[in-house]
Order: sequence, then C-alpha cells, then structure tokens
Amino acid sequence: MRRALTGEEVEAFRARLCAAAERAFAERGADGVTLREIARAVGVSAMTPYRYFRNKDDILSAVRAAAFDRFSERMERAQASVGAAGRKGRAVGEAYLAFALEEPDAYRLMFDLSQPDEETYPDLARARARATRTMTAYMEDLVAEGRLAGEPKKLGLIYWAAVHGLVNLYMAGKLGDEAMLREAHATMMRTLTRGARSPPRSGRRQARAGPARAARG
Amino acid sequence: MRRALTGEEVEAFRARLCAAAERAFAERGADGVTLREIARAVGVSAMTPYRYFRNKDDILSAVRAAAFDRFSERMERAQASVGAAGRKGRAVGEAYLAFALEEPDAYRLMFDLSQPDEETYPDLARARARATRTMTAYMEDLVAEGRLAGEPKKLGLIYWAAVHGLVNLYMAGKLGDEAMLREAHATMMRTLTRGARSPPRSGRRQARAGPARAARG
DNA sequence: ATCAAATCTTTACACCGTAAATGTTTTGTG
DNA sequence: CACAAAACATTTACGGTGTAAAGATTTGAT
Repeated sequence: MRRALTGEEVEAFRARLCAAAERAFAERGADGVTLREIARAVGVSAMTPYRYFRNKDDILSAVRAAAFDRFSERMERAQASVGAAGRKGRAVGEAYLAFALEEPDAYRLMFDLSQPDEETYPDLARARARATRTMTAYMEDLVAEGRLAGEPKKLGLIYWAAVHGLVNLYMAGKLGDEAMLREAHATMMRTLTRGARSPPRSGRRQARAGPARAARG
Repeated sequence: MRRALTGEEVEAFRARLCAAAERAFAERGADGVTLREIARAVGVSAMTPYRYFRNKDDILSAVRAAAFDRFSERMERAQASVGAAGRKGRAVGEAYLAFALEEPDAYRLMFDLSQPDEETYPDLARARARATRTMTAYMEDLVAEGRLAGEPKKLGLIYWAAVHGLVNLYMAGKLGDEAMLREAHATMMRTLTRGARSPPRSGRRQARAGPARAARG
C-alpha cells in the first residue's frame, strides 16, 4: 500500500497550510478567507486541506493556538530576561505591547470573541490557558516581595485585562497613534501599581518585606 | 404612481429588519447570519432588505450603531442619576457592567474588531463617538473636584479600557462566573482610583479642593 | 503484476451575497 | 374609466462558498 506520511510530513504540511491561512487572515480577516484560496496558495487542490484539518474552523483554531503560543513564549522570555521581580512588570508590559503592535492580526484573531467556542479545540484551549498562566505568574513574585498587595492571580488578571482593553481601544481607533498608546499604557501601569502597592487604609510607603495580606483575603 | 412610503414607514420597516438581524446575530454571531434568513424572519422576499439597506454590512452597522446608542443612553442616565461627582464613577462602572451582562451579544458586536471599518458608516461612527464622549465626560468633574489627578480625557480612556478589557476576558471565559467579574471589577476600580487619587510623590490624603495638576501636564 | 491502502482531485449540492430583470400595486392625470 | 409611470416587491441569475461523496492516482507489500 502507499506509504503513509510520517508524523513529521503531516506536521510540515499542516504548517504550510497554517502559514498560508495566517497570511490570508491577516489580509482579509478571519471570515473573509476561503479554504479554496488557502489550498491554491499552497498549490494543492481545493479539497486537500480536509485531509489535514477537519474543517475551516479547525484550521483557524490551529492558527489561533500558534499565535497564543508565540505570545506566551514572548512573555515568558520577557520574564526570564530580568532578574529582579520589581522589573518584571515593566518588562512584561512592554513585551505585551510589542507583540500587539508587531502582530496586530494575530492579536486580533486571538481575542476575537466572535470566533467559535474553543471547547471543541483542545489545542487552542491549552494555548490559551498557558497564556493566562503566563500573564498572572509573575504577580506571585511581586506580591511575595511585598511590592504589591492582593491576591496574585486576581491582580494578574486585572493588569492583563487593563492592558488588553487598552490595546483593544487602540485597535478600534479610539486612542490615536502608537505614541498615544504607549503613553496611556505607561500611565495605566503607573496608576495600577500605585493603587495596588499600599494596604488600603494607610498612605505610608509600603515596607519592602512581609507577606502583605490582601484586603479581602 | 404608487404612494411612496413615508419616512416613518421606512424607519419602521428598517427597525423590523434590524430587530430580526439583532436576534439572528445574538444566536449565530455576526458572520453566521444570512440576509435571506433575516428577510424570511420578517416575512418578506429575499431581496427586499436591499431596498432598505445597501448591503449586509449596512444592516450590521445599523444594529451596531443602535447598540452603541442604547449603551450611551444608559451611561448618561447613570451619570445624571447621581448628584455628587464622587459617586459617578461607581454609578457608571455598575451601569457598564449591567449593560455588558444584560446584552452580551450587543456588547460583543459593538467591540468586535473583526467587523469592517466604520469609516464608511457615519451613523456608526457617530454613535461610537458619543459613547467615547460619555465614557470620558464624567472624569472632568472628578478631576475638577480634586478627587482624581491627571488629564481627564486620558483618565477616562484608561478607566474605560480597563473595564472593557475585564469584560472581554470574562466573555472569553477567563474570569469564571458573574460574581468573579463583579469582584474583579470592584477591585480594579478601587485600585485605579487609589492610584489616580494622590499626586505621584506624596502618599498623604489628597486635599478636597484645588485644580490638582496632572503629573505630566 | 497485482492488490489495497493512502493520498489527492473531481464532482455535486445546498446555500450565500447581490446585480439585473421581471412582476405587482398604487396613484395622478386625461 | 383607462392608463402611464413610479414605487415597491419578487424572481432569476451568477459566481463563489463549505464540505460530503465519489473517483482517480500513487506506491509499498505480496
């Protein structure tokens, strides 16, 4: 019988299809893209992609998962590249912005709420969960060192949500140019950090050490 | 010749089409909806909607504009319903959350970045601009009263962006249930407000009066 | 050489958006 | 009343879509 493709070959072809799909999505948006068009770009007949992906949503979810993974890797590298916990916040924030600005189409795709439920795409769910973990992980250090007060996970989500919202508004054209985005981001980070630094009742400078229990435990 | 429809009649029919479109969008998402299906729902032939809207994007943009207007009205009512500027922040924040929770589909549609550029849909652009104004307007009062320090417009955008991001994460399923969202929202508001309250270098309680110049002009 | 599985292509179908042609109703004019 | 014509609505037509099913082709094992 005809030799079955090795796992590597299959992966390579899936990657080629994904690459073509990614380019197409970047140009024409998720729903403006055609499976036939992707097939043409790869130089294969219209139905061949169905051998490698269940359907169009499947290929889309693969592209999205890959984007989440690139994102996570970048965030993880940003965290690893600085030693002091106190500088991780800035490093992560800047990496986040850099990703959104360098890969706006990927970013849009990642957080596009109108895309199908990811419950049926475990790879996408996994990639997304990793991103969530990455975005909240470094908060543990910051809280442990007493630089921020609160529940680390919740704090991480709040920071993440805030920046995510800012990028969204920027992409919707409500924030002017890139410089405005950067300035708003800096202000936002400063504001959040100042607000999360001290315990609720006292305005004094926060001591450097101590577990700094959260206000609402 | 046949009597021309009055403006009211035209508007009424447009409204019926929009209502059907809105329901359809809510069930199947913006791109999963068919013009023919909308026509069927209204009980009219497949091409009739083209008499009332240029094309599918046109009807979609009308639905989105209407959603923005409902949103703006709600925010404006929330601001008008409280007298003291100091309570406007909470009122607006709660109204925002209430809208997003009561009309999640409308909310999703409003902020769907994968929808076509609104440059060609002036009604949508206008409705969106009104929402932006509404979301930043009450910050003027808060800064004028010395409750917050900074440039009001930028502050407003930051608050808005933060809440928007939180709702986005919630809708992406990253925030658990509604109670989690509300708690995260409360924490976020508290954190932002504490961070924006005092001038940068001093931890002392902010005086009640005074123009409170922003840190960066 | 033949077989049969793996791979790829072609065909087929229902549906889509929408342009153009066609039909239908209503009303002012003769 | 007849009728032209405008306004409104429908039908038809076309190229494109996602994808199921059938057909064709390749290729290692026998």
